[in-house]
Amino acid sequence: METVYSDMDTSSCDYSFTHTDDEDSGSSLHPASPSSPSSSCGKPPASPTELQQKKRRRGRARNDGTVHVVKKNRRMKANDRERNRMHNLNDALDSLRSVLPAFPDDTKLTKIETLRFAHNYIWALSETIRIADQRPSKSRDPPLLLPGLSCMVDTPSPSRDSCSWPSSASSSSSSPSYCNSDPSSPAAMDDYGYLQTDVVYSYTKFVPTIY
DNA sequence: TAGGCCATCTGGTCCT
DNA sequence: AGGACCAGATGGCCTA
Repeated sequence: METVYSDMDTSSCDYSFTHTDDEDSGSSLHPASPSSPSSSCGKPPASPTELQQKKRRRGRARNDGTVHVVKKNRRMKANDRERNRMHNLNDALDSLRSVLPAFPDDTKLTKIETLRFAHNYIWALSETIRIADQRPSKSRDPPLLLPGLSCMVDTPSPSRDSCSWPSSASSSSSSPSYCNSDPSSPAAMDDYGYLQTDVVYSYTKFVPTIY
């Protein structure tokens, strides 16, 4: 039975930095080791930033006791790169959130919600353009935006609870093919070019729309 | 308190 | 060889 993570269970003082020190000493399963730098153990962690100091102690700690100093430094550099990579990824996700319709309840979209919402949003925008192109140019009918888009863009105070998609019809003749067959398709359209509630909702936890 | 979400570490794999 | 990418594992935080 593998028990290399037992230090995580016995003390909050563990962490990879602790365990790297342990790697040097070869006593990896002793979280109370005096070499442990964790702040909760009375010693500040050797982390570059305050944020890292706060979040350092998350994650799994592994101890094999055979890692050399060179490997340890390499691992630390790799951890740093990985951290930066994930931060960049999160920054990109924040940028994506910033261009998506916001909600007054100020609830931050989760990562998966952001991606799904963006997927649906792009698709809805595409549909709006397509429908607009199909309309006679002299038409004076106002709603060029899909209901969902008009809500997302124009409605002053939509919320996850108050908004909903119209859910009347069923077919989606105007939808891209992937919308009908691919389970990842963002939404289906009814005969009026409205995004259908149930379909959209199945791909987003909430429904950003009008009505 | 359970479950969801998240940040982080870690080792493996692929690429340059 | 080293960096990027990925998935698994783990603990912390928050909410219903």
